[in-house]
Formats: sequence, C-alpha cells, structure tokens
Amino acid sequence: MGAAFLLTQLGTHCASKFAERVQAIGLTPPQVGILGLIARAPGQSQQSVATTLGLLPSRLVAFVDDLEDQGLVERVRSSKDRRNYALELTTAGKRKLAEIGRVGAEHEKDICGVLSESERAELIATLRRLANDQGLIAGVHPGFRSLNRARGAEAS
Amino acid sequence: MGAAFLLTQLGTHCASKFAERVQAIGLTPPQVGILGLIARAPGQSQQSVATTLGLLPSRLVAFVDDLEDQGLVERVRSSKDRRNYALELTTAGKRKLAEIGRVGAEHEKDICGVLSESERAELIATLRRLANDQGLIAGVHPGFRSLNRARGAEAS
DNA sequence: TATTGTTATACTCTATAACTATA
DNA sequence: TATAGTTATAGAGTATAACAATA
Repeated sequence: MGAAFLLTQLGTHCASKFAERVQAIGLTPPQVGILGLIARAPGQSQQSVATTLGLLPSRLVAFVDDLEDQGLVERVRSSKDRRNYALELTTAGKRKLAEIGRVGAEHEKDICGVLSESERAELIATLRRLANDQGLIAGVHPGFRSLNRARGAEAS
Repeated sequence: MGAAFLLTQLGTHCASKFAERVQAIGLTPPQVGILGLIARAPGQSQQSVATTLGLLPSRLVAFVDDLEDQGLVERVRSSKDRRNYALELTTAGKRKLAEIGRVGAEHEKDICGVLSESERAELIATLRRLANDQGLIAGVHPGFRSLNRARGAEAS
C-alpha cells in the first residue's frame, strides 16, 4: 500500500469527519471556506470568492443566501460599482468563525492524537512539501469543483 | 494549517489524479476496487463485494455490467446456491489488473517524487499509524458510501 | 458589448423501493 | 419468509444557460 493511496484514504476520512463537525454548528464545508475567505479579505465580491474556491457563481449564491439567512454574512451594495456586492462578516459571523477555529482544533486533535508533537510537526512539513510540489494553494481546498468521480480505490 | 487539513487537501488531489489515470484505461475508481477485490478472493458473490466496498448492490450491478461488457469479469452461476453469482477475473481481467498496478506505480511516483526513499517510507509508516488509529481498513477506500457532502475547507 | 449576480433548466449521480428467482 | 441480484423510480447535487441590472 503506497503513500498515495493512504493519502486518498485518510484524506477522504478527514474530509468526512470535518464535515460532520461543521454540520453540528449549522455549516457545510464550502460555507466554512467562504467565511474564512471573507475574513481574510473583507469586502470581496461574490465573483472573487467563487473564483478562489473554484465554485460556480450559481452555486455560491445559494451558500451565501443561507449564510445571510443565518445572519453571519452581509451583502453590501458597492457604491462605486453597483453591479457587485461587498461581502462582510457580521458580529455573529465573527463569533461563528471563532467557533470554527475550535472545531478545527478538535478535529486536528482527533486525527493526530496518536502522534507526538514533533512527529506531527514533521508530518506537516512533509505534507506541505508534497502539496507545494503538486501546485496546491495553501488553505484552499481543491475539492469543490466537478470532481465527483474523483475517488480512488487501491491499485493492487 | 494543520495536518488534518493538509491530509484532506492532498487526499482529494490524489483521488482526482488517480481517477484521471484509470479513466485513461477505461475504468472508474470503484471498478478498480472491484477488480482488486475479486483478484484477492475469486468466486465472491456481488453481495460480498458490495458490502466490503460499502457500495449499494444496485450500484454494483452497473459497474459489474460494464466490467463484463469489457470482458474483464465473468459472472458464473453458483451450482450450490443458484441465487448468487461467483465473480471471476478473465485472462483480460488479469492483464488489466497488471496494468492498474503500473498506473498505480506511476501515480505513486508522481505524488512522492520529491521525497527520498527513506522519507517516503517514514511517511507511509506515519500515515499507516493514523489510518489504524481511525479504524480504516487496509486497502479499502472509505469514500464510496454517501459522503458527497464530506469535503472540507480550511477552518481558519 | 461586457460583467455581476441571479434564476431556470437540464443532467448526472446516488439512494430507495419494488420485482424475480431461488432457497 | 428470507436472500441475491436486478430494475425502476425518485431524489439530491451539480452544471449549463438564459436573464435583469449595471457598467
């Protein structure tokens, strides 16, 4: 069993576990990505967020609708270019983001509990090398775009 | 960025890359899993394969249909219990399995190319520890069952 | 004419449930 | 009555394309 298959296996498992955790606080993984992106660069347009996450604009609308219904995000019409919205986090949105951080920390602990702190650091360093080599963008999940068929099974 | 998120990110990427490679030889990832399972234990029933892979029986039928059309798998009626089939690999199926092995090796090389052999071995050992700790079954992909929503985005 | 956001529609994938044949 | 395999149907999730408003 090679490293690539183990990565697929563990990656799928991690994604699934994380999805369960954020579902418990009323969010989907893409919404977590959206909230994080707005926090990093407030005032972004929906187009900008969609492009970064590799989400179709039409899908983003529904996610942002829900976030707005939950009172976590605000759509503010830009006065300069009234075609686009500036996305902002509300106070509740910032609180939710902190909550996501706690959930993420629990998740990390769940997954890496068997490792010592130095082992975990070494694993992170190795994974980061692989991710860089593959051209993956730090902090941006590659799985939101049309990759439904993209699940692997062991080769041999 | 924690190890859990990196695993999700890399895992999704690996799954996607592997899916592309097997598609080039006319297979989907679940079919690769099915072929491998039949190779390990020839004569299994479809029910058995479906249970192991976490696939619904109704989904399995279509996959096996296609494998049979490609001449890779044979459905042989069991003479003892004529309700179930014994799944067998044809000669072409065994050849295809060897091909899958080569594709898997290329895939491993693509993903781990930047690592030295000892680094790769250490990574495999660490990942195996994590997988065991999480209760994952060696060689069986956890992503075939109703986990569509199970994709993660970075927490913070 | 091009772009942002939106809605409407179509399509794919997956799950549920009904059906047959054997036991 | 229960089980293996199959088929039919319905549902969820996603992509494509048309639309209104603004530039």
